[in-house]
Formats: sequence, C-alpha cells, structure tokens
Amino acid sequence: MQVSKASTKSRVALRQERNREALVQAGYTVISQKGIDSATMQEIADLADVGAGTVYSYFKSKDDLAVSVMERVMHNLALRIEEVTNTFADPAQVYAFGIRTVIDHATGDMRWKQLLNRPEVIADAMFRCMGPFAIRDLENATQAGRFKVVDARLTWQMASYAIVGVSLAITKEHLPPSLIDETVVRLLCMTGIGEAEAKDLASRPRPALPPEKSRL
Amino acid sequence: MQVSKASTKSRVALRQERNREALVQAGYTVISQKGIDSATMQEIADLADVGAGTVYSYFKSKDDLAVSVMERVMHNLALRIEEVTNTFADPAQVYAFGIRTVIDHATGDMRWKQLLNRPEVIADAMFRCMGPFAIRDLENATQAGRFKVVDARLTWQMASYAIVGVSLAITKEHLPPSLIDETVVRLLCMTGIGEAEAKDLASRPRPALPPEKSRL
DNA sequence: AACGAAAATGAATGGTATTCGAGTTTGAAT
DNA sequence: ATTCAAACTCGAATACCATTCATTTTCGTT
Repeated sequence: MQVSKASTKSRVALRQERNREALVQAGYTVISQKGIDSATMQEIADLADVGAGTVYSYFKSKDDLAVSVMERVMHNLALRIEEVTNTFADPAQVYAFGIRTVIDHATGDMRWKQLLNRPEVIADAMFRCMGPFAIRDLENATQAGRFKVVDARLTWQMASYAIVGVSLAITKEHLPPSLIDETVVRLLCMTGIGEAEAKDLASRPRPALPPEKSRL
Repeated sequence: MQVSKASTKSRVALRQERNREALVQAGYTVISQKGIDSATMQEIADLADVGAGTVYSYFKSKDDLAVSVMERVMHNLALRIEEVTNTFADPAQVYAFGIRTVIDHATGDMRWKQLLNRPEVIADAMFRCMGPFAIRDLENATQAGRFKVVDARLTWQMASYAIVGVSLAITKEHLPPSLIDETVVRLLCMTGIGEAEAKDLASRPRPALPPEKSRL
C-alpha cells in the first residue's frame, strides 16, 4: 500500500516526467535544427541525457516522438493565441487572427522550417491541437451569421493543410511572403463569408502575442 | 559522323528511354501497392529488370523516383480531365470538374491510398502537373467575372494541399466520403465566387472520364 | 539489509538506400 | 572487320540508423 512520501509522486514517476519532458525538448531542438530525417535518435537521447533505448519506453517510434514535439509546439501557440483572442467580440475575427498568426509563425520563425518538411505530421498536429479552438470559432461565427460553414471539422481540415502548403511554398521561396495577406483572405472566403467581408476581416489591426512561456 | 541508322536515336538512348519508363512503371506498381516506405529499390529494380545501382543513373534518390511516379500519375489524370472539360463553355465549371475529379480519384482508387502517405510529394506533383491547367482555368474564370482570384498560383497551392489533406482524412476514415461535395463547395468558395454559386457549380452533372490510356 | 519488479542502458541487430569498382556494351574511327 | 575509349550497367559491399534485447541499475517493500 501507499507509504510515507509527502509527495504523491514516487521518485520513478518524477524521473519519468523529467525524461519525457527532456525528450520532447531535445526532440524539438534537434528536429527544428536538422529536420526529422537528419535528426538521429542517438543525438536526441544524448541531448536529453538518457540511453538510446530508453527513448522507446516513452515513444513508440521516431515519428511518434516527432508527433509529440509538434503537438507541443502547436498547443503552446494555440494557448498564446487564445490569450489574445479571448477579448475579441467578433468570433470571425478570432478565427482570422488565429490563422494569420499561425502562418506568420510558420513562415517567420526559422525553427518551423524544418518542421514543415513533414507536412502531414505538422498539419495533423495543427488539426488536432488547434482544432478545438478553430472549430469552436468557426461554429460561433456561423451561429453569429458571419460565416456559412456547414462542417467545421472539414473546413478546418482543409485550412490546416492549406496553411501548411502555403507556408512551405513561402519558406522555399516558391511564393513571396507578401502573399500571406491574400492567403488569409482566401481562407476566410472558404468560410462562405464573401470576398469583401474577408478582406475587411483580414485587414483588421492585430494585437501582439504574449511572449513564449518556455523555450518551446 | 552520323551513319546509317534511320532513327535519330542511338541504341543507348532507346534503352535509356525503356529503362526510365520501366522504372517509373515499376515504381508506380510497387509504391501504389506497398507505399513508398515499404517499397524497396531492389524490388523496383527487379521489376523493371535493371540492376539495383542502375536506378541511380536515372534518379537521384528513392524520393526522386517517387516524385517522377507521382508526376506521371498526375499528368495522366490531368490529360484525361482536359479531354472532357475542353468542351465546357463555363471556365468556372472546368475548374469545378477538375477538383472534383481529382478528389474522387484520390479517395476512390485504392492505388492512390499509398501515394497519399507522402502528402508533400503528391501535393507538389499535383501543383506542378495540374497547375498549368488549374491556374489557366482560375484565370479564365476570373476574367469571365465568375471567380475573384487575385493570385491563381496561390489559390492553386492552397487548393492542392487542401485536396490532399481532405483525401487523406477520408481514406483514413477521419471524415466520411459524403463530405466530398462540401469539400468542392468550399474550394470553390475560396475563389471568391460566393456560396450560392459555389453550390450550384458543385452540383452540375459530371460527364464520365475517358478510360486510362496505359496501365498508369 | 536484502529482494525483486520496473526502468534504464548501450551494444548488437537488421534492413535497406546508396556507392563504387569491375565488367559490358556501344559506335565512331581505322 | 577490328579496335578502343567512353558510357553504361551491374550487384556486392558499405554506411547509416531505427529499433531490440540481454544486462545492469534503481527503488519501494519487507
């Protein structure tokens, strides 16, 4: 039965928490520097200061680790966005601010470039981690009569892949960064709001994001 | 100096053509059966009846071969679509028919499922191979006053990734196939045509595609 | 203090993309 | 017809890691 230990957590549980956290951090550091393919499990394990085999008691595979890394990135950004938008009155503007901010980060932050090389991983992470917010916004805006979205999940699935595709094209310089505005307009058009309204929404002033909490 | 040979092509050039063709065919066969990752260069080389090392005088890498395979698939489908749509009067309908047909194939043809596992490869191939047609259609429809597309390249970049994303979600059963209609509507909305018109366009009857030329 | 289950370790394994030196083919020149 | 160098092909050997697993270490319990 349970004993002494003031803390509810055993030493093992604490170490496991540290290890998992260290692995996600290390994974992020290495992957955002060299890309998933060039990152080796050895390097990540070394940086996290655990044995190479230990990684596999925390993650099923290299890809599984990468998924966790990207989910973390997405979740953190989603929370920072939420901190700004929860003061907005117009649900359509919340959505517009969200997608705009994601694209800005994806194209402006060097650390995202390598992550984009696995579009399905990052798009899926985006779909899952930001989905609860994005889908809620799409539905709110639809109920408010601003958007005309039939299936918010579908719309967000399309949007997340489109965002990744455009971000990739911009970082690879197939498209100029100046097209970000137009990208937002197009994504808003997708919601059925109409072109004029979309342009208006996209050009609203955008407050600054709060700073990152940790190194992620 | 040039001798006899009626044909302008040397024996080497002919063999190289055969080899490249055989490799693309073999690559398609193997990859669409087992997916890029499980497909081995050895198996592809064997099926194409060339040495394993020879593949590398035709393609820089496994991925490079995969790109050629997908480009071929896309190009063939683009031509088949073109054969139907070149009789259409409305350029907007040409675009609508195109995206609809691509999604139908991506989700309905078992052979595409494996290809979708490399979204950036297939989306890029789609962008490049169908782009000339799609971009032309977007511009025609815009000039005709049907669409309101500012940058057709951007719109097609977004559309190609969104198509791949939705197709993936449907084949993985994260979304029901019944959402294909709505997907087309959303992609049309992206062109700025407005929701009502988009729905009308998406529900037009669609003629059948001509049969595949070869085994691709 | 001693035990044993759970967790961690890192050397060994296995699978395969890619390289490379040897062997072949080709076709212009003789 | 023969020759020869260049171009091409071959497949065995290499290199590289993700992943596994036999061994060692840790830690809560007795």
